[in-house]
Formats: sequence, C-alpha cells, structure tokens
Amino acid sequence: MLAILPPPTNTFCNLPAEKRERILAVAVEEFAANGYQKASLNNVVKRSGIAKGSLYQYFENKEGLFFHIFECFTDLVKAAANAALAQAAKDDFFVQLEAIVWAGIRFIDTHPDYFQIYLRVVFEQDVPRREELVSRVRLFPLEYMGPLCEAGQRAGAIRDDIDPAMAVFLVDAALERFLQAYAKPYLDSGLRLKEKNERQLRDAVVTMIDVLRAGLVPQG
Amino acid sequence: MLAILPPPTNTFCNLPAEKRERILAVAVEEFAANGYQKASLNNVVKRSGIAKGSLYQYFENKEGLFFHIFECFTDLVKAAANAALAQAAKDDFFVQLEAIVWAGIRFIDTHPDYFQIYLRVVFEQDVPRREELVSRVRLFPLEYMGPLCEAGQRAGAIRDDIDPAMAVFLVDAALERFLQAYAKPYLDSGLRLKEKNERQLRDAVVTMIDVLRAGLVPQG
DNA sequence: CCATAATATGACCACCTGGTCATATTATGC
DNA sequence: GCATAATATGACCAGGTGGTCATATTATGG
Repeated sequence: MLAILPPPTNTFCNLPAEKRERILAVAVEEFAANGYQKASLNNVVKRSGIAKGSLYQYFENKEGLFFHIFECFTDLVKAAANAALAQAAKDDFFVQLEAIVWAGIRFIDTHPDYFQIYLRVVFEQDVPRREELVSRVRLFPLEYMGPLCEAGQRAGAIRDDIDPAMAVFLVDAALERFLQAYAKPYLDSGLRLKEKNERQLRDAVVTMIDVLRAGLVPQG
Repeated sequence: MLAILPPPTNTFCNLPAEKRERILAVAVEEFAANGYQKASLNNVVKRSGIAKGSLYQYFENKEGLFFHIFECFTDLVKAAANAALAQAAKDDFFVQLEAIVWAGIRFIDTHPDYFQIYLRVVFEQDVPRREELVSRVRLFPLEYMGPLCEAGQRAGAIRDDIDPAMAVFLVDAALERFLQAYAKPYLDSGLRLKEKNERQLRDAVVTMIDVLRAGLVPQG
C-alpha cells in the first residue's frame, strides 16, 4: 500500500551513533526552522561538521534526507500513540480521546521540532510527496477513530442521527487544533494554553472533551 | 495599532485597470502555488508580460508585492464577513455561525488562490511579518466571537461553567477546520465535502452547528 | 606491510534568485 | 515641436542553491 521512501545508505546506518544522531538533529532543526525548500544542505553540513560530499554518501539527495526524518517522526508518533491507547484500552471512548490529547502534548514537549516539521508538511504545498507523507501519519488516528465512533453509535454512547464521518471530523478537528494551539500560541484563539500550569492545562483538556461528549451524546 | 504595510507606488495605482489586474492575478497565482519563498518574481514578470524593472517600479520589493496581495485578501474577507453578519444580525448565535460558514464556503469557491495564500501565511514560518498578517485577518472573527459567546453565557444560551475562551476556541476550531477541509480535501478526515452537492453540504453544515450547539448549551 | 576497498573531503558546477541601473521609450505641458 | 518628466526595459550582478567528482584519507584483511 505505502510506497517505499528511499532509505539512507548503509554507510549512514553504520555510522557511529553519536555522529549519526548529530547529523539527524541538525537536519531536523534546519527543516523545522526553514521548511523543505528553504532548508539549506550547506547549513546542515556546516553545522554538523561534515563535508558536503559525505552527506551525499549518506542520502541520495535532499528528498532522501527529508524522508528519513519523516520516517523517524512517524515511528515516534506511532510509538507514543500506541502506548497511550494501550493504557486506556478498556476505558470509555472519551477517556481514550483524553489519553490521545495528553500523548500529543507530551510529544510536542519532547519533540517540538518534529511537530513543526509535521505542521509544515500538512500545510505547505512544496514538500515532495506531501500527500503520501501526510496520510502516513494521519491515517493512523483516523482509521482508529472511525471504527471507535461507529461502535460508540451502536452502543448508544454517540447519537446515531449524524454521519459517523462527521463525528470523526469534529473530534479530529478539536484534538488536532488543540495540539496546534499548544505548539503555536498564535493559533489558540486566546486560550493561552502555553501560559497554563499543569493543573490548568488538565482542566482545559477535560472541558474540551466534556463539550465534545455533550455534543455527541444522544440528545434528549 | 496596525503597522503600515508598504503600499504599491502611484505608478502601479495609475496603471490601466486591465494591466494592473493581470499583474495582480499572476502574482496571486504564483504565491498560492509556491508560497512566499519559492514564488519567483522572474515567473511573475514573464507570465504577466512586463519587464523585471517595471515590477520594481510598482512595488518596493518582493515583500511589497506580497503585502499588497494580502491587503487585497483582507479587504475581500472583511467585505464577505460583514455582508454575511449583516444579514444574520438579529438571529441566534448559532445561526450567525452558520452564516459565517457559508460566507467562507462561498469565499473559497470564488477565491481559492487567496485562501491558499492565507493557509500558507498561517502555517508557514518564513513569511515576512507573518504574525502581524495573521492577526489582521483572524482578529476580526475572534474579536467578534468573543463578546458574542460571553453574551450567550449571560443570556443562558451557552453554559456558563466553561471558560468563554474555550467556547470561542472550539467554535473557531470547528469552523476554521471545516473551511480548511472544504478547500483541502486531504484534511477532511473522510468527510468528502468536495464530493457533496449543495444539499448534502448544507446538511453537513447544519449537523456541525447542531453538535456545537448541543455541546455548548447549558447541560441538564 | 601492502593492496584494495570504503569513506571523507571541499573545490567546483550550472542554475536560479531578488534586486539594480543605464538606457530607451512614451507622455506631458508649454 | 520641443524639453522635461515619467515610465518601461532587460542585461547584468552578487549570492546562494542542490548536486558532482577527482582526490585524499582511513579501514580492512591477507
């Protein structure tokens, strides 16, 4: 189903971990700060202390480097999401949503640059094979949420007079936007998430889930 | 409050309307298709049939051209929003939301390139004075929605046990994301908005507003 | 210790960018 | 019809890009 992205060369994989991770970290920073087009490989080699030619022995070209970074990102996301859901597996649908939000918050805290790259991939048009990349990371939560919503409808936890796709859409919109707002304060419509302490942040998450529940629960 | 963006020169303003609009249209297309950085002025002059030097007699530089385009965009948005809200002024809060959504849908239908540029400005980092530009167009609906939500709470139409900023945030998230999904199908989480006919689209809007209302209305 | 293979290097390339400016063309007012 | 000002033009520039490649360095294993 998913096409293969050109992998890094063996030369790169066999590099000492320290060097490999240094190059990766610098490249992630560069792409996060400048986007795909404006990111400069000259900068990457300069700042990671390797020669231009070496970079081209590690990756086929600029795309190859970028795809490798995105592959690392999807691996991190899937690991985080699976861990969160495993813990909340037996809980209510809306409790699971809460777990996903928290996994997202923690992810942004620990990997802000990766999240920035993700946002760029989603909203910029000049990233190579963008739609394929986006679907790689978005298909996962969506395919998970779809069946969950339908099950919720059958079980009477979610009103059955609306298109299940609409339920998925609204939940996805709220969650994704909440994380965007957490990562990019100018998107938070005055919520000021980044200024909140742990407890206030928890309240905000609870409120959001609560409104979603009230909106999606069968209406009297 | 708002800083002044460098305007086009008189020379540009005095141009025959046909020529002026041709240049503007080509530039809008170029920025929409490629984003600020990758957009090529060489392309703009080639495709609009003017000389490179002429462009620099019309605008100070690349930024000047871009700011002018964004100014045109905000003018269009404000006109559309004001028209929509004027018609729904006496209606219920949620009816007004519906009017705003429809104004957005119509805007995207008539000005897809402008909307694409807006998305880029919001989500790209390498646009000059981005936050200022974003606030120019986002402050408007947000400042409008804030008081409206608070009034709704006082009047008992919206539950008063939640932070009004959270109400604004959720409404804004749903509406903005709905329009993003309409403009960029790969963001629609399977809703397939672009494949819907007028009637189905209307149903989707009504459902979304309905869920928002149920979520925000005072809870029994 | 040496031959061979793997890796590292940075000068170099063609290309494209935003921006300039001397010159040519056109419009204006007398 | 002429002088002057306004506008139009495109060759040209410095700077940066992704990408290449002949050469230098290091590792390997016999």
